[in-house]
Formats: sequence, C-alpha cells, structure tokens
Amino acid sequence: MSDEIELTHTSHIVLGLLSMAGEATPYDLKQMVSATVGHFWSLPHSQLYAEPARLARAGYVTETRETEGRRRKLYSLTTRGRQAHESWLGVLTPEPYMLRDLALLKLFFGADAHQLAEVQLETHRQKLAEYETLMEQTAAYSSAGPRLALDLGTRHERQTVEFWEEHASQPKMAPASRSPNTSRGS
Amino acid sequence: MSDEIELTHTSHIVLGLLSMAGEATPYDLKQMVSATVGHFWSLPHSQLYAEPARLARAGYVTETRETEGRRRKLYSLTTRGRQAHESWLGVLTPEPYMLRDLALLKLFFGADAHQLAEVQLETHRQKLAEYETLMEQTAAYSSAGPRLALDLGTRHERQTVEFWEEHASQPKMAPASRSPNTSRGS
DNA sequence: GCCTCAATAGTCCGAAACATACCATCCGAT
DNA sequence: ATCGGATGGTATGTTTCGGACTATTGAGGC
Repeated sequence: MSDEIELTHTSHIVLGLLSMAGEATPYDLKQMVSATVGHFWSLPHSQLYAEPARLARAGYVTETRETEGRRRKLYSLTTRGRQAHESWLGVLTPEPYMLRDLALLKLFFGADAHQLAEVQLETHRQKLAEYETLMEQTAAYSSAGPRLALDLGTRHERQTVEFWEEHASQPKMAPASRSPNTSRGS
Repeated sequence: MSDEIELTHTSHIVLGLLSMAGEATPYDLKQMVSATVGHFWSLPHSQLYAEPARLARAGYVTETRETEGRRRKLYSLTTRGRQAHESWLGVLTPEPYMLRDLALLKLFFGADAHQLAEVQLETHRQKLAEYETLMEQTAAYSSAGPRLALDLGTRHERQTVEFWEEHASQPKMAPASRSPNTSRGS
C-alpha cells in the first residue's frame, strides 16, 4: 500500500461494486459490471484485473488469495476504500456527461437518416426490451439507486427509439406498408 | 503517406470536419469541434494536432504549411480521405453507444438523488438552453445532418432535465398532487 | 473412464485517448 | 511600452481500449 494514486472513473466503479458485494474476484466484478453499470458504462474486462491491483497498491482495497482451488484473488474495501467511495458519492459533480453515439456522429456528418434508423432501431429496441425485463426483475427487491438509474436509462432508450422511428419509414417515397421483418434471431 | 493505420473515432471526426471545411488548421478544427460535435463528443484539443498528423502519414490528408506568418499547418482531404469518410458514412453501425454520466453512476451506487438533482439540473438546463439557441441559429441555413443531431441532443437534454426535476423537490415525503409541469413547448 | 465443450478465470500488450501543463505569438487597449 | 486575451501549438505521463492469447474446471455424452 501507499503509492499515491488518483482515483479515476474506473476506480470508483470498482470501489462501488466492492461496496455492494463486500468481497469479489475480478471475475465477479466482470459479471457484476455486465449485469449493471455495463449497460451504460462499458469497460474492457482487463481493467477489472488491473484496477483492483492498482487500488490494492494504494491501500484502498485488500487483496487476498483463495487458499485452494484456483487461488483466485479476492478483493474487498479497506476503511480507506470505503471512505473514498462514500465521499465520492457525496461530492456534487457538475461534470459534463458524454454521449458517444456513432450514429449521432454519422447523422451529424450527413449520413442517410433513414438508413441509419434501420439499424439503430434494432439496437435500441433490443436494449429497451432488456431494460424493461430488468425493470420487472428488480422492481421489487432492488435498492433505490439501481432502480433510478435503470429508470433514466429506460427513458433514454425509449426516447431514442422514438427519434429513430420518426426517421425510419418516410425517406422520400412514403406510402406502402413495409413489412417490418426485424426478426430478433441472434 | 503509407503507414497502414486504422481509422478511429477521432479519425472520422477529423475527416468529417475536413470534408465540411475543405481545408483547416488544427486550431480551426478545435474551433469547429467546440461549436459542433464537441457538444456531445468531447476530445482534448491535443488530439486535433496529433490526429491530422497521423492521418497525413497514412495518406488520408495532405499537410501544407502557410508560407508566411505563423506558417501554420493546413490540412485537407486526399481522395483516399474523402473515400474513407464517405464509406464510413455509408456503413451501418449497430455499435453500442456509451452514455458516460457520472451522475448516473453515482445514482446507481446510491448517492442522494435529491442532492444530485440540484447540480444536474443546473448543468442540463444550461445545456438545453444552449441547444435551443443553437437551434434557432441553425434552423434556417444549416444542412440536415447538424439539425437532426441537434434535435436528438435537445430531446435528450430535455428529458434529462425532466428526470432530475422529478427528483429535485420531494426528497422522501411523497404524497401531494405533483403538478406535472412537463410543458413540451420548445 | 475419457472426451469435449462451455463457462470460468486470467494475462499481456501495443495503440489510442486523456488531461494538463507548458510555451509562443499576435494584437489591441491602456 | 506593456499587459491581457485570443490565438496557435507542443510535450508528456497515465489511463483506457480492445482484443489476442492461455489455462482450468465441471457437466454431459459416449
């Protein structure tokens, strides 16, 4: 412990997840991410091996190994880590948010909206469906934070779908019934 | 020219801007970014010096210098660059988008929504106002792409503001008649 | 008992992006 | 004359990205 490091976004995700899980291996973190924040904040799984190690060096988490089997590394928050997490939660952030949407970028640069819409609709409808499923699952037992976040996410998706719907079906030749054969096979 | 590189998001932004401007210095690009795509896709200005150079090495843009004054570097698309840009525009991307919103992250991890809302409202209202101003300015003369992108951006902001409004003024005492002041006037 | 396949679990690395600090020049107003 | 602000640019250490690559484990078929 004791290299001074600065806590990055990734750090706070790891700290946050550990505070929820109590104790976790990087692989657990990976699962958690993809089930939760990964929906809107993606990161490569390699980070989830590198970052806890970094946090351990700086004394925010402890690293122990299983004594048997794969001898996986188990991480959990130290007092310092818990404090860091909590004070992060308490700090108000006017921080700008980033919406990195390739489709939006292409739209801006003049791509054909109708064409874009086709793919975007599929993507976002699927995501919306996922969210709605999640919503049902978590409605009862989950704590407030995740539910609120999911709520905002769902609204975003719903709106995005609406937007693209408006641009989907009337490119220039408006009339006939397009058979919307968006079969959802994987 | 002729190192093979792969075109990143940053590359495509630079190519796109150059295709709009015809010719530009990194500083020009910097201005353009902050006036346009920078609203939703931020990047450090140093990239706008590094990236064109990289693209020049690979033959996507030409680099010339002013012969007088500051002898700034001027970039413009080569045929290859223009092609790359256009084919990028044409490719359909189911690519997932990322919403990197610290506030959302904190919300997820259990931060106090009421408190968060305060700051978020300020930020997003301001952004919304910006967008609405931009909207008026660009309504007439601007081409379709930017207008559509702006439209989507504006809706996002509007919705985000709505969301935080719901969490701003009634922290835990729920009951009374909420005046649903979600006026949708532009 | 052996094999295979999927899920689990982890390492590694080059390239890109990030954030910021720093430097230099020009020009108009005091 | 000089000061400050806009202009214009470089440099650098850290983080992130993205994916390739390698094991191990356990369940089910044969």
